[in-house]
Amino acid sequence: MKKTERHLITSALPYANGPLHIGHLAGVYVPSDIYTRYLRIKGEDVISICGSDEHGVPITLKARKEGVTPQEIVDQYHEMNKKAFEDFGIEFDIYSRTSNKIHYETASGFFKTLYNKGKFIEKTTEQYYDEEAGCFLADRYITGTCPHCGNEGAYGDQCESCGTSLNATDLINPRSTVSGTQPVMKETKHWFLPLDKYGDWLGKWILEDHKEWKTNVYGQCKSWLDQGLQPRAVSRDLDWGVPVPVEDAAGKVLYVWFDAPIGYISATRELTDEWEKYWKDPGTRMIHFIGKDNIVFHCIIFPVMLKAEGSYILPDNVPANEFLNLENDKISTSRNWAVWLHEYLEDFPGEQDVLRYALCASAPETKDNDFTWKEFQSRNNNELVAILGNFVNRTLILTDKYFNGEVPAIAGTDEYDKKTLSEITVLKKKVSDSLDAFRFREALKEAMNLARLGNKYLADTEPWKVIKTDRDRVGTILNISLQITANLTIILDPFLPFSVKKLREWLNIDTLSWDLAGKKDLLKQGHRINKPGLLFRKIEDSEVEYQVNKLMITKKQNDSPGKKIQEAKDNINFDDFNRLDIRTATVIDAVKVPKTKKLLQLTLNTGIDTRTVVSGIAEHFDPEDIKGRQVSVVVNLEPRKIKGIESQGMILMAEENDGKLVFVSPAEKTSDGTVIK
RNA sequence: GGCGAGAUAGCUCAGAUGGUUAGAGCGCAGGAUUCAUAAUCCUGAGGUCCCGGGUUCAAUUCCCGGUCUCGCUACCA
Repeated sequence: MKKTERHLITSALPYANGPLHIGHLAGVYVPSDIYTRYLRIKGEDVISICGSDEHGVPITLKARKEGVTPQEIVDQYHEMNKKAFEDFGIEFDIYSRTSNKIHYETASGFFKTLYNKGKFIEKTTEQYYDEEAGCFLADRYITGTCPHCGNEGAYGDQCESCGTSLNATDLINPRSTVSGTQPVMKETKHWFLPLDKYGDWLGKWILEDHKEWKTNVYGQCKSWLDQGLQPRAVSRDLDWGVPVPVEDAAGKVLYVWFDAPIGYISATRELTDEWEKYWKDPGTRMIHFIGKDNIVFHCIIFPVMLKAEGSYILPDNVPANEFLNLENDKISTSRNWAVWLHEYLEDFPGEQDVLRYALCASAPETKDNDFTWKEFQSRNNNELVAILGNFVNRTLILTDKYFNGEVPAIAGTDEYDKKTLSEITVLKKKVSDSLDAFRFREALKEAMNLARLGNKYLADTEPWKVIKTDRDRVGTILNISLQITANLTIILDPFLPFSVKKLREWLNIDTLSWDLAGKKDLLKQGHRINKPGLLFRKIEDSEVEYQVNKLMITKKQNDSPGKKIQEAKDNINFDDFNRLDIRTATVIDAVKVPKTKKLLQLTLNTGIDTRTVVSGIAEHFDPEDIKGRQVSVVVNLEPRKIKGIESQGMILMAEENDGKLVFVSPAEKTSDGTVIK
């Protein structure tokens, strides 16, 4: 077993096309920050790395839509997210970005090394290029005439009419759907990372050597490995990203998934000249904190990249979390269904720890979890205020009241005192063990048990009664209570950094290292403590209602058809319209298409004939319920094979913003085959 | 449909390489208490451990099948 000399903690690079929300925090950044702070207070050599992931197509699309450059988009969100992390107390040693120079150098260099070592497969293909838009076109962005059936509207990947799958180069008279112009053929070369060659190695490394990985991670990896890996392109035809650093690669950039994890390396280089120590010395223990959507990149692809390069170490563990839901619904940036970090920081100033606590206490460690404002409130009021804040408050107030803010002497301990004190060490060990195993929920619970221990100790020893008869005994009791409080500043430090800082100021002490936790004399007799305040305040119902209300408004907006109406499409002429043949028809039979989730096979009486239509509505309608129903159907649409069934037409449906489907039917029953115009 | 993960107290979750009474926190009920932000402390009620089979002396735990939830994936003319 190698010896751990230092730790390299990475947290998934957030994509710089939107603000951060509680899902990001609970899944990745709160755990990674807790872990990093834990290692720090233990005195370990540790660096925590993160930054913005700023390349990739979604950012270019967003930029185009807003009429700005991609750089402007990423500048905006990089600054915003960087600040939000800082304000929230996520202590990265560096929060870098993939659009800066050092990343370009690092990523290029990494690519070149693999290139020179012959680790890539090169494939040159001819692809259509849109000269007006200045980009290569993916197959589905090209239409033209099908060489088999003469259909003029065939797509570059498939002809709807005859169902044959095509290459874009097969099309006669091709058109770009981006600009409408005729694309030209251009040679384009791409590089592939042959993951398949690493299957055996990965199998041993993960399935045999890392059985300790979380079951969700291990299972996902096993699934990928069992299915067999395929070579993956590492380059793309795009003008936003790190240019491919070889000749003949104009207009090509590194594919984001290749580019982004290298961002960890670039960020480390930016941070320290000694970066190689962290990335190449086997004494380094590297941990990737990610969400479950990132498992394949961090457990399969990035390790293959590092292995292929040859001089890098591999991750020791990849503690991926599941997803966090919000008030019973999936968090969604586009639907604005989220608690945004920057908004929380405004609504709850100075209360970072409350959110940190709530997110850690119900983190989606083993399965998706639900965040509700009600739970947030009760975590705060019943746990932070009532257990932790209250214990600290009682201890400090009593010390102030009976001993004028001076740590009293121990006048002799009885069995119960000793048992209570020894319990501190037991709890410390439990917290350590849980954190070492990335079980943050459990660790937090054990840490809170120290405050519970304190409350129980006070309740059992009753200093407010004893003070009438035995002042020395009260001194002992409060000394012990104060030692527990001092221990809390250590054990809770990784979880609640802001509150612990306050607590240290009240106790008039510096940061104490983890090793000291469990000691009974952290505060010496005669040490003066400062006037305390309240560690946490109660969160009122009205505040929770306000937040829930905010979400309800979002929900209403999402549901209301008035908002987010799609813009009208370009005008067509009457002839265009006239070419459509829409009829009323009755559903005679409906069955689910086997082996699919969404597809129903409908048999329709269209008046003209009886025909089969396949429709993607199985998630919304029960086959039995729609039999006999009258619908509107486009009867002259080119037939298309779906899952081997020929679909002869299309049922008209109205789709709400939330995806709900409604049949478009005649308001009164008509005979089948009636023309709709 | 394929693959992965999950299903245990009202809620959020632990847990057992199979073995007498299945645990914790919150919530709830009763009691004690007043130093404390009506906080705390004690006691208690609450569970066919998703369903059906199988293996076994014994299954909630292992195996097989099914149902439901989440994610990835295919299908949505």
